[in-house]
Amino acid sequence: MSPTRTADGAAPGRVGDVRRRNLALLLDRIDPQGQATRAQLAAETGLTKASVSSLVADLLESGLLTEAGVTRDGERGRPGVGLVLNPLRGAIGAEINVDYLAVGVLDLGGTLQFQETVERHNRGSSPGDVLAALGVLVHRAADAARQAGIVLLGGGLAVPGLVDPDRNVVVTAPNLGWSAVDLSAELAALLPAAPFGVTLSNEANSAALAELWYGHGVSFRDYLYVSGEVGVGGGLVIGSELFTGPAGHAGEIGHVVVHPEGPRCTCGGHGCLEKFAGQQAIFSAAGIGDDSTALRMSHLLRALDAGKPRALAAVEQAGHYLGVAVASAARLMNISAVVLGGHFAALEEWIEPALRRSLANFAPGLVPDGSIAFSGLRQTAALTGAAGSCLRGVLARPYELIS
Amino acid sequence: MSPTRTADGAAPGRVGDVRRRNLALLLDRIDPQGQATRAQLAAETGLTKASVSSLVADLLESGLLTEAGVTRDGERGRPGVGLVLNPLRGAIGAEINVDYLAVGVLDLGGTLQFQETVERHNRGSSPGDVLAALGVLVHRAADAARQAGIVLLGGGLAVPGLVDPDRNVVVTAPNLGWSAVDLSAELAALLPAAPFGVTLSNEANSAALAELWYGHGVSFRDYLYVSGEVGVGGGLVIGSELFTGPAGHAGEIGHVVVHPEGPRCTCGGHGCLEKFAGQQAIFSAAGIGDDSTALRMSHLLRALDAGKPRALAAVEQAGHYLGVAVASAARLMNISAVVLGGHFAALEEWIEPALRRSLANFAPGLVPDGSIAFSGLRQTAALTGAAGSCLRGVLARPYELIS
DNA sequence: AGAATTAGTTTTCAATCTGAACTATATGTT
DNA sequence: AACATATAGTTCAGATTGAAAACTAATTCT
Repeated sequence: MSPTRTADGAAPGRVGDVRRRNLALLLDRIDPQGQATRAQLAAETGLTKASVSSLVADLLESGLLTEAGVTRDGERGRPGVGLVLNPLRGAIGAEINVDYLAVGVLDLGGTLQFQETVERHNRGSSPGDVLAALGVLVHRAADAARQAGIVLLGGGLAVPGLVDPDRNVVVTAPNLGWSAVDLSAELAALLPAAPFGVTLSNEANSAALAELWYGHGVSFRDYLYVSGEVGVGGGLVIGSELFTGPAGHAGEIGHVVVHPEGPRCTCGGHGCLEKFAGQQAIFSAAGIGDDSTALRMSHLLRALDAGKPRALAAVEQAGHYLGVAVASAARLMNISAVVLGGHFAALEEWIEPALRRSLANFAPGLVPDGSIAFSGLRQTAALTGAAGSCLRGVLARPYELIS
Repeated sequence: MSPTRTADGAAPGRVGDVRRRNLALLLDRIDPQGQATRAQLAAETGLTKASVSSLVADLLESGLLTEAGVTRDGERGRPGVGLVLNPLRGAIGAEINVDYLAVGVLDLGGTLQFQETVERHNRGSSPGDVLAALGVLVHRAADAARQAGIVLLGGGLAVPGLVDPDRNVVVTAPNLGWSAVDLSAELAALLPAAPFGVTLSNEANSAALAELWYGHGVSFRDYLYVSGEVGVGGGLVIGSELFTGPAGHAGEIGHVVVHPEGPRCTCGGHGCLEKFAGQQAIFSAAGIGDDSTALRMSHLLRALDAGKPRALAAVEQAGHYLGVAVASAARLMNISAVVLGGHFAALEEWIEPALRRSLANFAPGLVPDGSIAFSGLRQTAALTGAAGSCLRGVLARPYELIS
């Protein structure tokens, strides 16, 4: 990464690093929706007006920032010039999941400018085939961006499995049947011209980040995001940052042990949360047959609406054990909020009371009622997070676009 | 902390920050036991020899570094001058626990130069009384340090409870009967002359850090330290750093839910690990009466040696549930090693097989057998970690001693 | 019209690292 | 013993950067 990097990862500080840091600092202080003037930035960051002017000049040249004209606020004195994150810069977000592919274009202002989802059964498909199909969608999205005048800086791809983002490898994706798949070449080919390339991420982690930047993150700085898909995944946000753990796989709440005498799990363990709160577990406890996922979910919702005891008990059980796992997570990682996505969000009405009771029983006082939230991003969560990660990366390393 | 710090914690980069960073970088590259020359440091850090010379001059002036004379390595060329962390700089480490007080002096070379433990029943004692008693010990240790020519730069105090290190407040210490105790004045009075003051920390966290710097940290960069005292505490080390979580209370493995139908715990929850693997739980499951802690532990060890089934079963159960909690922690935080201290270290021989079996059952493959370690630091772990934290803080902010 | 106020720029200066040339001190070779 | 070679460490000019202060620019208030 850094030009002079020694074996142990220690990089010496150079005079130029100061400017790099300050460039990123300024971008961090500009609200994606709003605007700021040089004088405001100087006051907020503690830099002098002279320095801010110089830094802003570089950022304007990079194309990340644009001037939005004079801001008349009615106050006395010369009005400042509004600076905004350039809405004509963006990134592609993509998601591969078990039964669909999804792609979108997110701009620096935080708006999803284009979005497309297609059904496709990827379980067992070869990575090459899936990425070829995805490539068509990405191409279409890139064309749409070009038409809208948006310059793409990079992209992100979310997959339902453990990934090694540094090496672009899907370590395992059990629900796709993939393991040790190196996607370096495919990712590079998706957006060959984009300066920041396409990065790989875990679907639950990306959804957690989307929630942080474009969802409940406005009220929570620290939370556990729990994604209910075919499996139960998780993403841990601490101090408004994703906590990935030493090898990048933290947050895997689906395999927390919630009952030591519970059934064996596909992961090799016993009594994992996924065996009590995964889609499979809920559907079979509710006595719902094996149609497609979408059909089964609507069956379940109808049964719940009708007050069928077996369905109610199935969701009650899922909420109960979800509470056990969240209680343990709250203790271990000192988090005090949860955001639920995927099928948990669809079941909000029925699962929330059970989860509350369970949390009150296992970790009283740790997760207040107001800190249980349900994701409103639904289908676009993962791709929004993947694209957002790319854009945040750009804002954190703006100097790569300068000089 | 920083001179110009804005509300949101964003600090602008200044030219001088580069030097601060590089001063700390150099100190980080000098092994506490060994020595390095300016040329080696230049090669390792990527800084030029000119910069290293200039930085080292400042560090020599600060007293943190000393020249250890010419190093003759038999190679051709002018020999370098060895640089060592000054062993005549140190910090006080102290621990308040339920039935003892302990104090020691740790020098920059990593040697515990002086150590004293006195029995004292602190449960229910007022914080003022306990700190007065501790003050006597600290005074004695400071005198010993002065006699040995060691200049004390600061200190650390570890207590068995939740603390707020920034505000010097013990939030709760159930086993001492303390809550919301502000120790600012008492801590400042302990070492009035030390430039880095005395800081407060949690006992399990300090022990985890001692393990990192002076114990199994040489082989593990990421692990969960589990401290078995009257309660079961934990400290989480990720990437060779303590992970404290959003409010500083991460790692509380004692209250992870290991059995959802388990008994009620003092924390208000149910089925917590502490109810299966805490000292109380083990002693009563083993059928050992209520003498002093030390006596009961020797009873237990004798019973185990004699192969008494009830004692063996009690420890087996503790190991089993410890495994459940560690399995969940491994999933949630992606850790792959555990270090056990306190009574778990004393019971190593009997608890390790049970823990192994449990981990193989609940998280196969995640914590390899070679990654289960037992602390060898025993009684001095917490105070060593507290003093070490202070010294690491000095090495990270050497510029506070310069100019 | 002029004073007051705020935004932004220009200029000078100090801090700091780099790079190249230099001095210092050892070992190896003849 | 003299000289070559190699490595350690210092000195000094040059480039980059932010701070500070003086300056210009554009607006509102009186």
